[in-house]
Amino acid sequence: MEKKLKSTAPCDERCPVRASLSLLAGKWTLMILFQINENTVRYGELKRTVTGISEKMLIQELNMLVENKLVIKKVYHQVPPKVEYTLTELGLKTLPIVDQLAQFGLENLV
Amino acid sequence: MEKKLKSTAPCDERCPVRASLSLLAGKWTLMILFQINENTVRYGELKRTVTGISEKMLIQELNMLVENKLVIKKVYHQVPPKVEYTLTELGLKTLPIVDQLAQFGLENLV
DNA sequence: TTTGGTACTTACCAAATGGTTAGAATAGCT
DNA sequence: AGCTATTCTAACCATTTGGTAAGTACCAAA
Repeated sequence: MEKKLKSTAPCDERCPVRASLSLLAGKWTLMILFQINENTVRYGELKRTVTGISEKMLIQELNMLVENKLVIKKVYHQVPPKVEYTLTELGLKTLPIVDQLAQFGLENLV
Repeated sequence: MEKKLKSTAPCDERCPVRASLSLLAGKWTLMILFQINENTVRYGELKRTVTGISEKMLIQELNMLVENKLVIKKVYHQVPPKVEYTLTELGLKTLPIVDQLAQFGLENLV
C-alpha cells in the first residue's frame, strides 16, 4: 500500500535532512562540534586543534553555534580572558552524525 | 593510560571527519544522495524532488558525485534522452550519515 | 514545419564565504 | 614603561559558490 513513498517524497522546506543541513552544512561546523565533543574546551585549544581555520571563521562559527543553542559559552572575567565552550543537550545530539561521518571517512577515505 | 586522547587529537588532514566533509559538505550533496537513496532515479525526477536547486547546480553536483564514485550514471541513447542515477556501493555507505541527519532534523527541528 | 520533451551547456552576474592583517582590551610581570 | 597572554573585532579583498536566462541537440508527433 505504501511502497514507493521514498522515491516520490520531495525534499522541500519540510525535509528533515534539509533542515539539519541548514544548521550544520558549513565547512567547519561539524568539525568544531567534533572537537568540542563531550569536553569543555577553551577557545585557544580549538584554534590549535581545528587546524587551518582562521580566527575570524572560528569565532563566527562559535557565535553561530551559540545562537543556535548547540554550544554554551562560559566567560571568565579574568585577565587574560578565559572562555570555555561546551555542547548543549542539543549539541550532543549531533554527535551521532559526526560519528557516522568519522566512520565513513575511516572506512573509505584517509 | 589513554584517557584524554579525544581532547588533544588535532583535526588536521588525517581527520576522518574532515575527509568526509571535503566530499560531502556541499549545500546540496547530501540531499541529492538522500533523494537517490536506494532507488534508480532519472534526472528530471531529481530536478522535481530536490526543490529549489538550479539545473546548473544539480548537474554540477551529479558530475562531482559520479567523479567521486558515489553515483553511477546510466545514459540511454534515445530521443528524447533518458539518464538514470544510482548510488554505488560507496554511495550507499553515506546513507547512515543521511539517516542521522534526518533523525536529528525530525527530533529537534521542523 | 512547428511544437514538445529530456538532459544538458554556456555566459554573465550576484552573493556568500573565507583569508589576511591589524588592532583593542586589560592586568600582571619584568 | 613596555612586554605578554588571551579572546575577540574590523576592514579589506579574493575566491568560491550559486542563480538566471538563454541556447543546444535530437527526433517524434501533431
